[in-house]
Amino acid sequence: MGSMPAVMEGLLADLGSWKTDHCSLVKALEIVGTRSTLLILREAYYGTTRFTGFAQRIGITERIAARQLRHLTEAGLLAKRPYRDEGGRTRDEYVLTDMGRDLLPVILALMQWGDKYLQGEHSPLLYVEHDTGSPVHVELRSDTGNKVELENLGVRLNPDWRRPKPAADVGD
Amino acid sequence: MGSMPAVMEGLLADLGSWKTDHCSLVKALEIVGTRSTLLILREAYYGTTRFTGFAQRIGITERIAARQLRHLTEAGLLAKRPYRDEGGRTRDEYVLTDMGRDLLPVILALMQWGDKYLQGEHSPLLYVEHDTGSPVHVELRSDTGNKVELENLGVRLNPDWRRPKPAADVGD
DNA sequence: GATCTAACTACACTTTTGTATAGCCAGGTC
DNA sequence: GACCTGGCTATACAAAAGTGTAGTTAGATC
Repeated sequence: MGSMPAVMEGLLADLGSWKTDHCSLVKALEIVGTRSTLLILREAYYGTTRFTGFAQRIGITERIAARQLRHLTEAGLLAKRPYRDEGGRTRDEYVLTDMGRDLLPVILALMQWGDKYLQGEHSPLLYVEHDTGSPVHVELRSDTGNKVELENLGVRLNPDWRRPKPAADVGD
Repeated sequence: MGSMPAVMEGLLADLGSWKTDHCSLVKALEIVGTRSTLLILREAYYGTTRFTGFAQRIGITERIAARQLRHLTEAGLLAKRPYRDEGGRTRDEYVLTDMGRDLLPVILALMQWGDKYLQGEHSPLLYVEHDTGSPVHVELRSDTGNKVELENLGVRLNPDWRRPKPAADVGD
């Protein structure tokens, strides 16, 4: 039932003694912390590239599609690329950058969690290694090759970490 | 630059021909689609269990803490467990269920993405296999043991999938 | 130069998430 | 039985995120 948390090493063990400033999760959520941004990424993984495609397939208004596509583009997850359909003018479509691609584990982990807990017996889609057809899953592994469970996940301070210099106090 | 999307197999290849009803990602986001819910999970992984701990460490108001802790408890990710400090009354604290634990890859994947793209040279925390001290990362692997990249990720219809019967039309 | 089209903006609004301050309440101890 | 404490609610707002309908725009073709 009540499972063990991660192993908080060293000074981190006393949760009352440190703050979560500079948390990477907080920074990540500033960019992809909403429903619509994550669904746009899903669509990009599926191969959607065009404004109307995103809005229609996700089922969001064009206003939101425009706002979030701009947001993700400015943040560097998507890039605009010109295209030209025969008989049409040149326009821009949206393609994943490496930064956007690298969120795939997040989306797939959410999907598989949903598959497991929020669908009935079977889920609508399967994710496989295309080559072999063998099922794909998201895993936590260490460099030694072991799978890592929460109880054996250590969290420690990075000795190389340097606190970014605070923006110089403007005004006396 | 413009990277290839996943391999959409069979009927899925034509994005215009199908809808994303029943999408597991959508269902997952209905539960953990906000900043505060994901931060509460982070804290639960770190070992926070008490109301005040969640609110203070995350830096959210007690109102939001109460709302989202109730939400996650009702959804089954957290469970209330009575505790008793010496000299205090019995109260309830919040502990992870298996359902909550199983979101660890999502949170860790977001953190590592943030570490890579949103921190400077070094990130504040390290995630390691506690046993060995060896770094941990989130990976996509198939049952054959291979790492899977987006270009080799196949998405296909699940042949066992049955569309849930629509809620019987109440009122003609 | 009128027309078509996909990208995108404008306006008016609702819902959800969130802040800030203050106060309630149950069941322990003193 | 007064008091303390941590979980939790009340009231009043602010700020995002999101809806729905309609209109604008740029550069192709006809």
